[in-house]
Amino acid sequence: MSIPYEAGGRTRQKQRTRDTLVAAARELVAAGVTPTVEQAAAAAEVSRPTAYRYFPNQRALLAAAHPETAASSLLPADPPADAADRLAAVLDAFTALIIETEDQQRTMLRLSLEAAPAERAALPLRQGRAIAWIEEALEPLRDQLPERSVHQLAIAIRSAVGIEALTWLTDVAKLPQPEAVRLMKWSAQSLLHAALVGSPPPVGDDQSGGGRRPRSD
Amino acid sequence: MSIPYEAGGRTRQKQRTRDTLVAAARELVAAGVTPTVEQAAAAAEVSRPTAYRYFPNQRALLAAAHPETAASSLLPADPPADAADRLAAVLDAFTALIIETEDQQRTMLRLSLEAAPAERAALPLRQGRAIAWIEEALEPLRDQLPERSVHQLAIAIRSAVGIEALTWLTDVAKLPQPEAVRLMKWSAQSLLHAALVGSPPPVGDDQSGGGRRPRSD
DNA sequence: GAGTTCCTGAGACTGATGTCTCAACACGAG
DNA sequence: CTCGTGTTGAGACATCAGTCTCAGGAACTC
Repeated sequence: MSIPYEAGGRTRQKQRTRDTLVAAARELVAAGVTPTVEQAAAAAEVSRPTAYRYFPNQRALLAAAHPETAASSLLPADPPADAADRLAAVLDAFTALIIETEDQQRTMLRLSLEAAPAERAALPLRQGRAIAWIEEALEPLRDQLPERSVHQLAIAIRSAVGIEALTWLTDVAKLPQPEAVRLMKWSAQSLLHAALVGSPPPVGDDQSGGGRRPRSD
Repeated sequence: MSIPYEAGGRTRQKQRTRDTLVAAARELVAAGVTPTVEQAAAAAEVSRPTAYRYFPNQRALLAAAHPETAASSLLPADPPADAADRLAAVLDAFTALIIETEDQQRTMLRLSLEAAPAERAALPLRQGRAIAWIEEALEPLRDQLPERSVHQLAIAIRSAVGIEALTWLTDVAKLPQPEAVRLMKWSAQSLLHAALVGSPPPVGDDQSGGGRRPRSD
């Protein structure tokens, strides 16, 4: 009997090592570099093989090291009642957040693309907190649109204002960053507008291929 | 005098080697793998250092190896006159193209993110042909909107329907691919709709931060 | 044909990733 | 205190990226 080292026994050591490792990597990431496993291990005063004992590869370590944004809401203290105004407020905060951490966001995006499909699901990468933030902004729509449509709209909006869109707008379309941000915000508001006065976004159950053209006549 | 080996002389050999290398890499890429420089060199029956003589790194080789879509237009032979219908036709072709070559598109996206900012400009990656295709679909708008707005709208639409958006919609938002495509098309049509009945997309000269909310009242 | 120039292959080298074995050490259980 | 288990470090290894040197061969010029 006497299951040894369980919960509070020896395992505390493991947790400590892991935390040290993540903290060290996090510091390096925050400093703007993409640390080598060896660098992260050295910074944590741990050997390289040990680092690999905790993380199967560099991707996993960097993923664990990336800064969390724990904010549960991006709305101001006294949020407006109008959906468009709420969305504007959330997008101001969200785009500011993206831009502040653009390098890290790009790294996360790159890591998620490097991972094989199977691994992709396992990585805690790309958590999609933004959807909840946007849905909260769209709260007032719940009595005009079915919940599924609101959710779908939030997804559509997020896909238009994320780091992926920003990357494309600046790198490929060569827009200066402020202009790219302005365009993303315009897109987001346009989607909201279209969902209200045109056709709502297609939801999963809808097999009709709907949304080919928002009803505008 | 007598500039030796110029244009048709010895340089033909260089061109041939380079072409062989690209062709070999292209075949491997088409087969779904991301070839090692060594693999590509071997497939081209060329030594590894020679491969590096033609391409500074693996990224550059893979970039050169990626399939070109040379189509100058995605409109059908007898294009409709209505902008929304034209856009729908172009998007059908465009999304089909993206999905057919999704693996390659993801690789290209990853490569462009791996490249340092300086290198990013040099890579022939991410050529942005889609903007021209979409602008062609939007041709009928030219007598309703200024050219700059049409261009900006095409950019906004492209940023909503590309591989970046598809990746996020499927990987993070967990939409099944067909649904993701449907949502992207809805977004695109919604942007067009909003540009016509709401406010046009903000253009570079516009310093007012316009587009915060499409005029909807 | 002789000489020059260009292209290429062979091979070694550094640094990074990821894996493995083996020995040392710390800690808890008896 | 002693034994066993769990955690760690040292070091070796294979693979790949990217760089470099050096020697050989092909083709053009005269």
